[in-house]
Amino acid sequence: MSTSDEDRADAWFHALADRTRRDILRRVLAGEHSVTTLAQSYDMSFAAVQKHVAVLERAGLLTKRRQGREALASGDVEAVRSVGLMLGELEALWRGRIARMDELLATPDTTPDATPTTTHGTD
Amino acid sequence: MSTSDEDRADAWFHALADRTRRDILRRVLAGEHSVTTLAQSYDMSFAAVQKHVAVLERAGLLTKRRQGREALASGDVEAVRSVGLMLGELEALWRGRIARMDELLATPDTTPDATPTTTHGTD
DNA sequence: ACAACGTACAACCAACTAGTTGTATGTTTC
DNA sequence: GAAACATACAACTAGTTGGTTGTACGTTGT
Repeated sequence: MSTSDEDRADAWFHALADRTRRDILRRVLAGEHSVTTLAQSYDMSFAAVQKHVAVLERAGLLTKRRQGREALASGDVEAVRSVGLMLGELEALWRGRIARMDELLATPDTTPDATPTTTHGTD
Repeated sequence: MSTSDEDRADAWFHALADRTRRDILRRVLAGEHSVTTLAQSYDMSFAAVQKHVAVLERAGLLTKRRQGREALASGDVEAVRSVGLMLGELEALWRGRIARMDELLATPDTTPDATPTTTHGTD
């Protein structure tokens, strides 16, 4: 079972929880950029940006290819989709709750056990 | 606008970057739970779980209503959708890149202007 | 009234994070 | 070969996080 889905999700959301990293991800999704090119866009040291890129890479949200002395970073849209999918699963759980509520309301005589007068009805 | 979208996104993704919090969110999306009920599901102190719930609440992913001495927590599916929407915007950026590549390939002699490297705003 | 329950919060601690500077390594260019 | 460039990583610091225990306060049940 390797590293669980939860481990990957930890890495995904942690990587996305920083606005600089989100901005980097936007740029590299829109097109390939070298690390120095990216670094020039932010008011911090090159090393700091390089670390952000490394976090995104470790999370699988970005890939790098080497071209000469440059490292060209590219966003991985499949990973982004996977994150979106996980959010979708959360929504499905919520829909399950609604479905259960509907079911409860739709079957007035199939009530499991009689809980006569609900004692919490006073607005 | 004091709290920017980026601030909210920071809170969202940070809240989601912990597996205990994601699990709590799953439970409260599927149905209301008191904090003690939630706490009994995890191998940690009540206070720890209470803090996780507070983080989710501050991020707007969960709401609490008071019923007597209990605090009943409920997941906010709209917030979850907002997070998903943000992921969708990232995907749109990626599609923009593809569209640009298509355009480039489709117009071999209509080379626009010489903008070899995408010039970003030099902040 | 009082004991038990459910919640909230403060204080503390170990681990981690986001930034820094400095150094090392490979790659162009002259 | 030497200088300039692009990257990678180590070491350090300040602030944050995830956990703990302890305390305080409102609510419920006897």
